[in-house]
Order: sequence, then C-alpha cells, then structure tokens
Amino acid sequence: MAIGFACLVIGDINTSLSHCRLKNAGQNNLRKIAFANLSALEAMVDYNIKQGISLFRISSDIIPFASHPEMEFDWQHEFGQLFDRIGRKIKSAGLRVSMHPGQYTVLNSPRPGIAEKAAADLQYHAAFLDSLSAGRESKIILHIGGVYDDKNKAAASFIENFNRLPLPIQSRLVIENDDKNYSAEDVLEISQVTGIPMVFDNLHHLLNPSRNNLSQFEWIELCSATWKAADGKPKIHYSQAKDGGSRGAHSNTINAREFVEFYNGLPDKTIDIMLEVKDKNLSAIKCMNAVNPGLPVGQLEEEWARYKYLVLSRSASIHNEISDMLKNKPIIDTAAFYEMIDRAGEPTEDHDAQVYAAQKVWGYLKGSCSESKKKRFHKLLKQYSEGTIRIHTMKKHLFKCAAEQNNQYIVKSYYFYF
DNA sequence: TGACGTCAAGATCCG
DNA sequence: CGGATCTTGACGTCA
Repeated sequence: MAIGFACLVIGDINTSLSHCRLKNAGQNNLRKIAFANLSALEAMVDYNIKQGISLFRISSDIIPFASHPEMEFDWQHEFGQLFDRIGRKIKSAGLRVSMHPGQYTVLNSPRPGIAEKAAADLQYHAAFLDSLSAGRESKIILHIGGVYDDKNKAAASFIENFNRLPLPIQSRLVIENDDKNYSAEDVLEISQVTGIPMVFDNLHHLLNPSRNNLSQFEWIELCSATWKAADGKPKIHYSQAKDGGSRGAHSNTINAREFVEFYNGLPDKTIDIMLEVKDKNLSAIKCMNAVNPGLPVGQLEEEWARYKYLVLSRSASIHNEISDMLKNKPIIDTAAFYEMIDRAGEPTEDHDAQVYAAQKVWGYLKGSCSESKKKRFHKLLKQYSEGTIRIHTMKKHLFKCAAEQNNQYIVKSYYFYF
C-alpha cells in the first residue's frame, strides 16, 4: 500500500512552480519556466524519497502551455538530461508517479476542435511520463467529460475517441468517476467495454452516487478488478469534503480519525491511495503514520518538531497534551497523536496563543538578528496585539529571520504555512 | 453570462 | 520603494 499526494510540496525549499500568461508565452520565457519547474520537480522527488513517500502526482503545469500552439521548442529533447536524472531517481526509489489533466481536458466533446485539443493534451502527458522513462504503471487519470443531453451517446463518443488515440497513450489512461456527470456505475461500464482501468473517487461517489446500493468498499473491489498486472497496483482517490465549502471542495487537511476508519474498512490494504487535499504532503505523512502503529517514536518526534509551533499558536493546552504524550510513553498511539493535531487545526482565533507562539519562535532567532529585525519584530508584535495587522505578517517576518540565519529547525516548521 | 478550481502573476493600494 | 492585498488568467461545461 502507498499513500500519496498531488502536485506540490508544502514546507520545503525550491519546490514551488512558476507560471506565465499566454501573452508572455514567448519561447525564451517558456524555456525558463519549464527548466525552473523541472528543477522544482526534482526537489519534490527528492523530498518524497527522503520522507519515504512512494506515490506522487506530477502537476500538469510543469511544462507551461505544453500542448498549446504557442509551444514551439522541443522540450523533451532540450531537457533530456534533466528528465533522465529525475527519471532515474524515481525508478531507483520505487516512486510511482502519475498525472491528471484538469476538468478542461474533454475527450468526448462534440464541439469542433475540443476533442482534438484533449488528444493533444493527453499526448503531452504521455510524452512527459515517457521522458522520465516511467513504466506503464505510471498512469494518466482522466474524467469521461460532458453529457450533452445524451449520456449514452456522449459515452460512445468517449470510447470512439479513446480508440483513435495511439496505443502507447491508451495504455497509460485510467478513468475516474466525477462529482456530477459520470457516476462509478457509468464509468465502470465504460471501463468494461474498453478495458481501461478505473480509479474510484470516494468524494465524487458521495456527491454523485450510483443507482444500486453497493458500499464504497464494494465499489473499490469492483474497480480494483479492472486493473491488469501490467497496470500496477489498483489505485483510488481519497478526499474529505471541506466544512462549509462549496460542492465537492476538498478539505484543508485529512481528518486522521475519519481516514483510519476508512482504511480499516478497506477490503484490500495493498491498493494505492492518492489523497486530494489542500495540505498535500502533510496529510500524506499524517495518513501513513496514523495507520502505522509500529512507527518508531523518533519519526513521530520529527513530525512534532514541525507541528509544534503551529499547535502552540492555536492552543496551549493541546500543545501540552501532545508534549506529555510523547514524553511519557514508550509506545505512541499514532492515530491519537494526529487526532490531537487535527483538534488544534479546527478554526478558532486564540489571540493570546498566537502571541505566545510568535514569542517562542522569536526566542530561537533573537540572538542572531540585526537590530532592525529586532525592532521590526517588536513593532509587529505590538501591532498584532492592537489588532491592526494579521498574524500572517508576523510569520513572514519570523520566517525571513530564520531563513537568513539558516535555522533549519525553525525554517522547517509548518507554523509558517497556515 | 457567471460559477466552477487553482495558485501564481500581475495590478493596485498603503505607509 | 517595499510590502500587503486584491484581481486576473486559462481551460470547457452547465445552469
């Protein structure tokens, strides 16, 4: 079993992606951005390897406007060496990578040109994975598309256009149920006609259920059966709905208790689970740890070091509870640890806790800070106490001080990212 | 015609 | 001018 996350890493340096507007999409700018993004991808791959994460979705935006007419240079060839190096790292670590074109890649559209653009986009995704020498188990996950007042006809168009794709692209594709048009039942039917493996998405299923009354776990078994040996381990998408969010919006973080309950219900624990969640790698590590009761205490202490000041800024009492838990027990209940972390993440505005945490972080930094930085800290603290600035501004200043001093313990803290 | 999702880039505002 | 904050972009479908 592998648990993974999508597209970007929170809290590690040199991993952020660059973008550009169509009006700035000259060849030199595209080159520059593609190179920067491939370098960021390498940093993300390094991060995954270091953290023992073995499932990762690569962002479609690494090569900007890759399947747009604006793109004229041969990025596969120009960055061949970089692709080789990243690909070798991925392979030797046993990292399974995938890609997932967005909701705007619609292979079954009847409108002129849209399906052709979708095919070109799939060609790009396949070329990207080919450039990494990724095996056939590295998949491209695609939704079926629109309905156009006639679902059967629209599904037939999908199948027709799929069959027209070059075989190497066909063999990379996986289809997924969506939150309003194609339910798990609809997609499974297309999977059975075409032989395309299917990813089951639990939240989409909740929002767009199938007519029969199978449980989500029964659906997972049915979908897993669509994967052949060459396709690699069956995979699902797992997410939780955002509280008070719009329909289908993903939660900020995965609730550990809810995930563990889901995991315990899984009939086959060897499948791969791709998390779709705002806090990305944080939730991936959380879920991996939460279902691993034999986790060495040292690894949980590393997690605590990263969460500590974030928790402290929300609630002093939860901070103390977790602190005591790690101090006194030889064996830690990892799920309980993350339940407490989740409890600290629930939205509250504890002004005093924010001030206290900022002062604690400052305690690590003040010794090696310039006078002007010290002055600014105290000014910001006063302003925050008076309610004239947001805590975000203070965190930005503290991060700058920590980065300047290269204080890795503080720089790596999740405190700065929320 | 706007919502949907996404997150930097770009624009504008503030001190 | 630097930094904070608001708006735009790029895509296709559906209401």
